[in-house]
Amino acid sequence: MDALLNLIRFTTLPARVKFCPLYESAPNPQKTMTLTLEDIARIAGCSRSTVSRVINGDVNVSVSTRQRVKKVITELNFQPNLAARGLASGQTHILGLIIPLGVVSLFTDPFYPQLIQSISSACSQRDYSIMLWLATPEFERRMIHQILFNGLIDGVIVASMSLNDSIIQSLAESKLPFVAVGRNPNDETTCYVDVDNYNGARMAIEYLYKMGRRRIATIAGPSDVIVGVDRLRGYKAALAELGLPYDPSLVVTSDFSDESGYAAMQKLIEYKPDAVFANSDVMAVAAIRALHDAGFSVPEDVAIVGFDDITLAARSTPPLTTIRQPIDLIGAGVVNMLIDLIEHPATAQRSLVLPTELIIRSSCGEDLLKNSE
Amino acid sequence: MDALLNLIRFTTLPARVKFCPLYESAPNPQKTMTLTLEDIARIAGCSRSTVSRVINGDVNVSVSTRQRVKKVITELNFQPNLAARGLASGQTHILGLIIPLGVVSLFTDPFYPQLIQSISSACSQRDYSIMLWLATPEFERRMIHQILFNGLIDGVIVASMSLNDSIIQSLAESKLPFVAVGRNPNDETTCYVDVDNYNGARMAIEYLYKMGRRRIATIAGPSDVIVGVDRLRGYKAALAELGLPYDPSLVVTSDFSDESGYAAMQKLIEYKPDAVFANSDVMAVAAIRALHDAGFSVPEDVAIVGFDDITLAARSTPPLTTIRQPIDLIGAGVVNMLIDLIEHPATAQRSLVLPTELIIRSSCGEDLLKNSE
DNA sequence: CATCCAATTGGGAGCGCTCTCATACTTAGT
DNA sequence: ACTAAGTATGAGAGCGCTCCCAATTGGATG
Repeated sequence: MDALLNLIRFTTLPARVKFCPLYESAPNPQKTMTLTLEDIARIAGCSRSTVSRVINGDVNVSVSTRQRVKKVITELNFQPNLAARGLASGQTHILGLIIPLGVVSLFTDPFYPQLIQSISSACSQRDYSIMLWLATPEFERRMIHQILFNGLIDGVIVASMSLNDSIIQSLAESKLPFVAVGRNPNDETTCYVDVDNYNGARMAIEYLYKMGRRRIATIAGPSDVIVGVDRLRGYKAALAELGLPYDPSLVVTSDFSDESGYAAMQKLIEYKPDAVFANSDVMAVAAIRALHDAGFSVPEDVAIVGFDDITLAARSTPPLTTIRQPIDLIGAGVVNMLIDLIEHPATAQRSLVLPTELIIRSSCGEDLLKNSE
Repeated sequence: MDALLNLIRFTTLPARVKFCPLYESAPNPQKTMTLTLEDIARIAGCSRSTVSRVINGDVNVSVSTRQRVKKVITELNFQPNLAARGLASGQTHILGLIIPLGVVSLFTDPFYPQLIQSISSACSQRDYSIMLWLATPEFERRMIHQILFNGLIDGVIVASMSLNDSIIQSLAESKLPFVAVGRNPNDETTCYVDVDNYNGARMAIEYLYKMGRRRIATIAGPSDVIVGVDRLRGYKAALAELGLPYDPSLVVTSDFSDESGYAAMQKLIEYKPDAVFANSDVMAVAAIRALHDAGFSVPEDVAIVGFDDITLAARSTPPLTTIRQPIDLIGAGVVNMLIDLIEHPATAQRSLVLPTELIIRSSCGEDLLKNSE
């Protein structure tokens, strides 16, 4: 029976329409379930327009009326219908979050989950909701269309790793406000929030140098991913500054996964580095495993620095020295930038680069400056 | 106070509207971008109604008209406005996914990210979109209201671990279709998709018995979380079947985190178990670490079985024997059940329990039946 | 040739909201 | 007292869609 009620309410709404003209004066059971502005207006003794003004914070409402209306709204727990609002005003207070599941297997690395969480939390604070699309290649084009043109979304956040992503292109053509997580050097017009990968990498190499290492290798990211490119630039710049030679055999590219980190380290071993800067903590931990399996010890034989500072880093053996990304700030930054872009396009900030931080633990040897748990 | 926050939420939407009246007759940039049914109808030489029929797959359209209209829609890349659709039909094709970030720190365990991914993928296949709410306690009540009463969502998926979740309660009162991930023994009416945790646990214990272990301990989940309860029941049942005594000192509860797994194992060591069944792979790996740190070896001294079969399991040292949860099937199951519930409430299935599978690796000693990489 | 019954199609009302405009009611300035 | 400029409110016209109902068509039938 209950299920039947559900049916009536959610499948065939028009049913209600039939009754309207006939039973207009009779108590309509449908209306008891879903309140409308008109209901509130009737109860508060004013018009729909006035209720709308109160809800939207219009100043031109007398104090007494405002209080009366607010009281009714609170008592009846009224929520304005978002679809109607979106239709009438063109704004839905919904942001799209697109995460292309392309190159990297996203969910083996805790970075993305944490990013999602921080974005979600920032949205809540600004009273927006988020729609999530994990864009698998096969559905990508179709999905993008739906998102861009269905008018349900005020703006989009794209957490794309790869450069020249087709999603970014479509977005750019669409006039829908959007912000990317990670800068795109080929495209100066898109708004972005990024982390200072270049200086993060430099910091890592300088620290390894300070700890006495001279043959510093790196497990780099893919070359079509901007974070990989920037971190490699930082690596090379630091070597140059420190007067160390750049040796291509000490650079192995990878795809951020545990497996590729392990394989990369195996390849590096024959070139006998005394330190390795890995592009992610997941790979750093895999590299430590590879070294152990090959009979080397960390940090005695090889020092390791990771990137990200995921929770795993503090718990590895030995605890991992790493470059921390401020994931919470990325989430907050990207959400705030997008909302500003939607609400005040003229004055909104269009890019933001967040600082990275060196977290010293034990994977590069003991250091009195150690600043972590 | 909470209600006040609600009000604040809807404060300053306006903006765009100010421009409207002035440019009404001038070419309106908004309108050029957004096609409507009427536009398509004009171009295809028919009426709005007919276009609507074509879009919604109504059979009462002649073949020639249908083709003509479809052609125009494709050429102009027309997407019907979802807000208008939602308003007129009462259906938005949007599902809510609520993940309460309560008890457990969700994103240190890859289970939830994988679940999100599988749900997202199942939604795409059924042409639904998802809105994601990570429900932090402080925003929870307010959020729930918005979700339930804003009319933007056709149904809700709740991935709640804890029993007696207030979100489930609100949902139950709301008449909005919803499905829970994980059964709730206190509430027979809610629809759910669950995994056979009871028999999964039994399988684990029986396997340990078969491998010659007799003092089998368990790192259990929290007692207010159904998976913990079910797996503990399975553990006890298996002991009874196998004629092993139940020893409460061999049961330590935990919260699924790495830290609590490590601590639990430390506590268990003094009772000298020769096997441990951990309630999650994350904890199983932590337990192995705790054993190593205490000078024991796995599987020689203590055999370990985990639960989940996350990717980490195959890569641990030694590779972890574990009980696999079919996460993809959970996602697909929960999405399909919810959509069925929305579209055909009378005939929809209301519960689904998926089988678990024993994945034999090396953490319980060598076994000829080993069936994994 | 009139009649009937589909099969198609168009028109209209309405979903619940926002926002302009017109109206009534103030308050102040001269 | 009479206008000028607010302030507070209500009425109305949509937003772009769905769905009902009525109208039109083209056979098939009597």
